[in-house]
Amino acid sequence: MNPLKAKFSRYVALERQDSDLLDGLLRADARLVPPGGDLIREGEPIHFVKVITDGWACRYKLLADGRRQIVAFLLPGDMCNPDALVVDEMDHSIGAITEMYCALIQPDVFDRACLASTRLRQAMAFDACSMLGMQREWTLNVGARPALERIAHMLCELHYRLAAIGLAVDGTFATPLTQIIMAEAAGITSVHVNRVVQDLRARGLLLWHGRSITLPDPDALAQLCGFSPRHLHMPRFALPGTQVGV
Amino acid sequence: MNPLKAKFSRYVALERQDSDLLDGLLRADARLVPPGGDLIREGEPIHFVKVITDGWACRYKLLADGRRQIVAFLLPGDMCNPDALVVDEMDHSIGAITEMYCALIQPDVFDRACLASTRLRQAMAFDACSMLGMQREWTLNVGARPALERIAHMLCELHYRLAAIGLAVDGTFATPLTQIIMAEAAGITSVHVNRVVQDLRARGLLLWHGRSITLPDPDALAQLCGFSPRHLHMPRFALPGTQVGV
DNA sequence: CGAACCCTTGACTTAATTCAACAACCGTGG
DNA sequence: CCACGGTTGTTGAATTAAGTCAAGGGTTCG
Repeated sequence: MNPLKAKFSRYVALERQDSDLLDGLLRADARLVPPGGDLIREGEPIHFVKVITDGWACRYKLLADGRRQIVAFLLPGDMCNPDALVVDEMDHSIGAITEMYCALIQPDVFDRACLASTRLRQAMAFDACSMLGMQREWTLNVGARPALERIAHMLCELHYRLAAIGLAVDGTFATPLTQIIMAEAAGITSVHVNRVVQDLRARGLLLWHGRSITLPDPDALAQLCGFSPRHLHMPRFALPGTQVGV
Repeated sequence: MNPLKAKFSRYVALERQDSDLLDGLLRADARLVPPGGDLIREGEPIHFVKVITDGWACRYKLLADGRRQIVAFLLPGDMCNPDALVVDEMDHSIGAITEMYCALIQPDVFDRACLASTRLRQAMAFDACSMLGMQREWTLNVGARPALERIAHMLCELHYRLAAIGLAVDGTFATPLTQIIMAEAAGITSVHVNRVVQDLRARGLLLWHGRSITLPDPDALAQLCGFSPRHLHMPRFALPGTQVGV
């Protein structure tokens, strides 16, 4: 299923015409990026709205000493540059974690499609709120939570987002994440991520071998780190088996 | 001067009619909030778009143990809920740092004003990018930079934003910040903020007594922490006497 | 002039980093 | 099929940035 439609249907009730519009958008040129490659780099001009149709990517920034901080994960259905019409150049980079497929859409075409439907416009607005909300929550996460809760929170959020687009079932999802990538995202070292992961395993809250992650008790994990899906602004989606916390 | 106009004029070239529209918006109901009070709290429904006309506020979230993390500062000309039309309830709180004045605008009135002018719509889009860019940079800041650079970066950003609306001149600006507030924003303790502030003073990069902050050498401070104004997306504003970094 | 705040300082503790080594895993090519 | 090199995961010991606790000194404001 078209992952953009899957996500948007969590914001608003899509009708036939909206569905057709979204399908039309994703029939645009596609692009393939190898793992580790960049979809776009800081400072570059923006030519397209890119919609991820398959694969995981991340927004990141490089520091003077070469370290990088990942500031967001991009999953299927996420857009790289919904603001392509106004922004001249990227203030951050977007890197492919897996091999990536994305649709390249002309900014003006994208804009016209959004304006053609009230519901699409609304879904776009929801998505913008969702991105902002996530970014604020991420700021809180790295700013205030200790490592254990920080990793737990990232896992809860990924689980929720993946479940919303049908890529997580019964607390299990496929993932290309490594402990190194988690470290860059959480702002701690990979050595420490390793110790935290083992702690979570010992508590029976995490199964993570290779490319598969299972959260045996999502509620308990959410409780541990104070995760609530509120900041994701998906009024039409409640994670099965998970409390929609306070 | 209308601070909303001041900021928007950094994004696009406003024309007479845009100016009139913005003035009209700010003639709406005003509200006064005492220092330490909340403009709105997490979980509450959103009734108005609020534009800050005077005073400083902050977006924050509370943790289970009572600590709070400030995730953004709001200055005159900033909007509390530009997304009032779609979002049902707040995913964070907004607290007044100083005594605050803000204009209360009906969401639909606000929306109509924006749609009435291409340039206003563009300025709103720029502002949204600016907020997102700041939030990403803040995530990077608390996630990856050591305390000294972290505080330095916050000072650089505040200086730039205040200069953009005419509230900072020659590296000096009035501020209601305390070291405690800085600590909540930077995700470190106030004791440590104090040590960092003294370090910056010793390096000749910061004068901060009471309600006034001076950055004697903004370029050097920006260099120290790798600050660049790119993420603020103000194409029509370069800080006088400061390099517009890489 | 007293009472909140806020700033400052020192001694001690702790969470997380660093460094280093090694084990497990992966895809690739011989 | 196995050998290989590179990446990722794991562990331990030493180090460090930042936190905690506690006390005292300044400001500001009613």
